[in-house]
Amino acid sequence: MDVLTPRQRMILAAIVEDYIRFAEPVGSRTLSKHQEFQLSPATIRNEMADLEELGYLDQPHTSAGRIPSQKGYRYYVDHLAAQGDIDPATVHMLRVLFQQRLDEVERVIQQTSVVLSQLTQYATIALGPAMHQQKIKHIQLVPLGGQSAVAILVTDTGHVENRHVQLADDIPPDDVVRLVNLLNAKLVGTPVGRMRSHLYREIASEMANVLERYEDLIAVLDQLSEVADDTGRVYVGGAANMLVQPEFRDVEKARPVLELLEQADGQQVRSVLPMGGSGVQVRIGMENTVPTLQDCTVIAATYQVGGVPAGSIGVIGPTRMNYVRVIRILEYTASALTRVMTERLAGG
Amino acid sequence: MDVLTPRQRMILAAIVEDYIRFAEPVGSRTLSKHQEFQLSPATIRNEMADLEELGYLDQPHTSAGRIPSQKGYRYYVDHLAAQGDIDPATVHMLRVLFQQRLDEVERVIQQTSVVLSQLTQYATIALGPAMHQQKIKHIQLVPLGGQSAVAILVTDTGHVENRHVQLADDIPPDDVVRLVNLLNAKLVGTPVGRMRSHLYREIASEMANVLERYEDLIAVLDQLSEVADDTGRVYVGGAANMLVQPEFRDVEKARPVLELLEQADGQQVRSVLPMGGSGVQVRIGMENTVPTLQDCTVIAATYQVGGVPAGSIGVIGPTRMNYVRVIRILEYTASALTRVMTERLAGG
DNA sequence: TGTTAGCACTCTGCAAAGCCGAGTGCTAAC
DNA sequence: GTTAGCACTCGGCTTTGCAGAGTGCTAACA
Repeated sequence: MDVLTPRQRMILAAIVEDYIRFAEPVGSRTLSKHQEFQLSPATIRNEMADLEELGYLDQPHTSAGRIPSQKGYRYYVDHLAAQGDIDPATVHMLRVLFQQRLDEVERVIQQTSVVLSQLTQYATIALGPAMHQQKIKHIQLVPLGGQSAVAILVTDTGHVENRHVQLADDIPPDDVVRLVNLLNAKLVGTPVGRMRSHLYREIASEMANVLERYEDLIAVLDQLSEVADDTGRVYVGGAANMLVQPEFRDVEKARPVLELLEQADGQQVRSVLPMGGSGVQVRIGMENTVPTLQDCTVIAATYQVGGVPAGSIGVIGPTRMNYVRVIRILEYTASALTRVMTERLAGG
Repeated sequence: MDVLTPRQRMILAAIVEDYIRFAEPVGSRTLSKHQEFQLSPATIRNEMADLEELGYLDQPHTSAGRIPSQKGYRYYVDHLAAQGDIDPATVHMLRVLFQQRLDEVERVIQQTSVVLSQLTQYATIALGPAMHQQKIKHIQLVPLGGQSAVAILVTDTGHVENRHVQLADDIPPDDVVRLVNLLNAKLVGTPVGRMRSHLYREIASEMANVLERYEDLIAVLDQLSEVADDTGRVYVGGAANMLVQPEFRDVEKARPVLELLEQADGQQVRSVLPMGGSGVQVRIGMENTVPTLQDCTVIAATYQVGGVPAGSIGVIGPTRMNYVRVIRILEYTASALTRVMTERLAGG
C-alpha cells in the first residue's frame, strides 16, 4: 500500500497542509516556492499527476490546482501527520478548563464541549459518562400523590438521575419506606450496570418477607432498572461554527448537518461517535456511517473512568480539517477527562 | 395615529399577506388582480406611494415592488390581522402533543418546543417553569464522601433539582440525618420562592437545639436556597429552520442568530422572551432588545401554573413572519400548557 | 375630485462575449 | 531525471445588451 516515494509523500503532505490552511486548490507553482524542495513547477506537476492517478489527489477542474482526496487525507493522517506539541495558548485554555473545580460531572463534559468548539472552530459532540460503571450511592422514592412518584438515584460521581414511576393504588406508605430502605441496604455500592440482576436475584425474593403487597412493587423495580440502560447525555457545542467553514457557506450544504446536530437526544447523533475504541479515532468522509456526514470528518476520543471506557468527545468539521491540531487537542482532552473523572470517583 | 383610509388599510393588508407568502416585493399589477378591489394598477401605485411616505412600506429599489416596513408589520398586527381558526391539521398535531401523558414537566416543555418548530418552520425557545411557585415535596442530602454532598429537592410538579454542596469537615452523620428531617418537617408544602425566608426565620433558630455543630450546617442552607433563584431551563428547537427562510440564505446573516440560539444557558436567550406579560406578545425587528434579533420577529406567550405566570414559549423568525398563524398557535399552546401544568399541580 | 391609460424611465437578473490569470500536460532539450 | 517552453483549458470577472417588472408622472376621463 505504502508505495509512495519520499518525494511524493513530501508533496502530498505539503498539498494537504496548504489546502487545510487556505481552502484553495494548490498549484505546482505555489509548491515550488516552498523552501523544502528545490524543484521546478514542471517536476512537481509530474508528481502531482502520478499522485492523482494513484487516487490521493483530486482536481476540481482542468486548470485548477489539486486538492487532497479522502484517500489522500487518510494517507496523511496515517503516515504523514507530524508529531509535536499543541500551541501554548491552547494548552493554557485547556488547563484552565480542567483546573476549575466543577461540581457536577455533567458540567465538566458540557464545558469541555463548549471549550473544544471554541478552540477548534468546529462543532463538538460530547457524550456524558454512561451509567454502567457508576456505583449506586443512594436511592430515594418520593410519592407525588395519586399513583405517581419520582424515583431518584444518586451515583458516586454525584450524578443524579430521576425517573417518574407509577405506583399501584393504595400502597401503604410504610411499604414504600421499607422498600427504599431495603434497596439502599442491598444496592449501595453496586455498579448501576449490575443493578438489574441484583434486583431480581437478591432483592425480589426478600421483598416477600418484608412487604405486604410486594407484587405491586416489583413493577417499580422494573422501571427503576431501566436507568441502567442509559447511555450518557449528549452535548453539542459550536454547531454554528460549521457556517464559518467555506465548504458550508452554501446553506443547503450546511442545513442537513445542523439538523443532525440539533437532535442531540436522537440515536443518530450517538452513532456519529465511534465508541469503545481506544486512542483517537479519525473518520474521514465516506468512512462515516451516518450518510449526512459523508463530506465531513469526525475525530473522536474516548475517556475512561477507573480504567473502563465511559464516554467520548468528538469534533466534527469538513474533511479539510486541521487533523494534527484536533488530534492533539483531543488526546490531551481525553486524558485530562479520564484523570478528572477518575479522581472524582476515587475521592467520592 | 390610525389615519389610514379603509382602502389604504386593505392595500397594506394585501401587501403584507402577499409578501409573507411569497417573500417577493409586491407590485401594483399583482395587487390589482386581487378580487377584493377593482382598481387599476395606477390607483394602487398612488396609494402605495402615500403608504411609503407614511412609513408603512419600503421599496428595495426604484423599480421593485413594495415590501412592508417594520412599522407596516406593526400596524398589520395591531389593526389588520384577521381573526379565525387554526387549520385542522395543526390543531390535530397540537392535540396529540398535549394528550400524550408525559411524566415530567420538563419533557412537556421540551416536546412543545420541538413540535412548535416543526409546525411553524421557525425556531422556538421554551422556558421551563421557574421554581418560585412550585412547592417543596421532599428534600434529601446525600453525602458523597469527603466534604462534598449532593442536595436534592423534589417539587410537587415532580421536578427534581439537584445541587452539589460542600460540607464542613467531620460533620457527624447523625446531624446530617437530623437536618434533613428538620428540613422536611418544616419545608414540605412551602413554595420554593419562600424557602429562603422560611429557612432563616424558622429553621436556623431551631437548629441550635437539635444539632451539635449547627454553624457549619448553616452554609448548606445557604447553598440550598440558591435553587429558589432558578429561572426555568431553556429549550431551543428548530434552530436549523432559520436556514430555510430566504432572508437567512446568506450565511453571514444566519450565523449570529444561530450562535445566539446555541447559548441556551446564557442570559441573552432569556432576555429574548418578554416575560410576565399576559397574552401573546409580538416584538418586531427593532422592538427586540437583543441587537442580534433586529431583523427578526419574536412572538411569545406566557403560560401559567395555578394562575401565576410560570414560563413562556416563543417563536423566532424573520420579520416576514406568518403573524396570524403563529399568534394563534401560541395562544392555543399557552392555554394548553397552562391547563396541563395546572392539572398536574392539582393532581400531584 | 378621484380614477385611469399611457409613456418614459429605472433597476434587476440573466445570458453572451471577451479577457485575464492560474494551472495543466506534453514535448524537447539539458 | 529534471526543466524550460508552449499550447491549451477552464473558472472568474467584467462588460454589454436585453427582457421584464415596476414605478412616477402627466394628461385625459367620469
